[in-house]
Amino acid sequence: MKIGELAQVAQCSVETVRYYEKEGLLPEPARTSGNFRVYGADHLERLRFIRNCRALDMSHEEIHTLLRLADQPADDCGAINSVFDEHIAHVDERIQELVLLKTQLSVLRQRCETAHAVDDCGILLGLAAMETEPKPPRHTHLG
Amino acid sequence: MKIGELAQVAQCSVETVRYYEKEGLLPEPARTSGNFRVYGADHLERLRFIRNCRALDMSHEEIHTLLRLADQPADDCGAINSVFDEHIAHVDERIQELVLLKTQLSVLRQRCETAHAVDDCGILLGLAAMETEPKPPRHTHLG
DNA sequence: TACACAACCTGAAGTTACTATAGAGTCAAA
DNA sequence: TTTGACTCTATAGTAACTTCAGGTTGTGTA
Repeated sequence: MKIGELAQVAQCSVETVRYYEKEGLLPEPARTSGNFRVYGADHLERLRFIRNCRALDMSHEEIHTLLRLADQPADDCGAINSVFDEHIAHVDERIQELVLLKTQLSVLRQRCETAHAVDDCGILLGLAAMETEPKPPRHTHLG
Repeated sequence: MKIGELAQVAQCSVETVRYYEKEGLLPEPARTSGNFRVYGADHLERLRFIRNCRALDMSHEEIHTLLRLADQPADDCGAINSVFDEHIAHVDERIQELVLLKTQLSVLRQRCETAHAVDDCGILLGLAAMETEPKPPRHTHLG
């Protein structure tokens, strides 16, 4: 199949497929005489795998690692479990961050229940008064 | 004060201050005869405001909007409340997404309790079998 | 057979909020 | 006067794509 069909089946854009190839996530496919990319079932399987990992918010680096590990079928899968556990930890960390954020935002929001003059808006006053503290170092690629 | 001191007091880097100026978040300050930027208390206040908004994961666009609104002190602050409410909704949406993600990841993780051969790893098998569905449209800049 | 039009090609630039680097100028103290 | 800290501008890099420009290939129809 050609790139358009592959992309459609895998639920992504044609540009994304070409991008994955350039990134080394997808192997370069054969070409027609007219220089069109031709894909087989193995390409589709790999692309699906990548898209599923992306749907789980894994980074390209994590996916690269998983693919390299998956390409050694006889090896012990402990390393795979580790990648996974670390990713779960990333997600968890980000959830904690966001829950804390939401608390801070809600507290601020309560400082202005009704619309009135801007220069007396509790939210703005609160934003001006907050004590900025340096952000703790992040361990995740999740924004 | 010069840029180094401003940055230190506001807990950010010198480069970030210059970047905010280029982005139009911070007004251009006066310069010394030697072309060094000179800041006053008003700049510090504004920079602090920006940093506090960033600590709450607001985007530059949201901050721009807030600053424009804050610069009309006589106006009604309903618009400010709206920006805030939308931002809280963004955070909430992202939390929901991540909690769902974590569930999916945990389910997958349980498919491989102990290390064994890669080609029989429940995680990999699960990743290959997942049904990719198109991502629902996002309403947030939060990654 | 001719032509329109969809699908494909490459390469480069844009997105966000910075960070990092290069290479040069300014200023205060020793 | 020289050292060293600080500042300046301009440019490139980050992640994971998306968008665009400008050109080629393949197909359906008149």
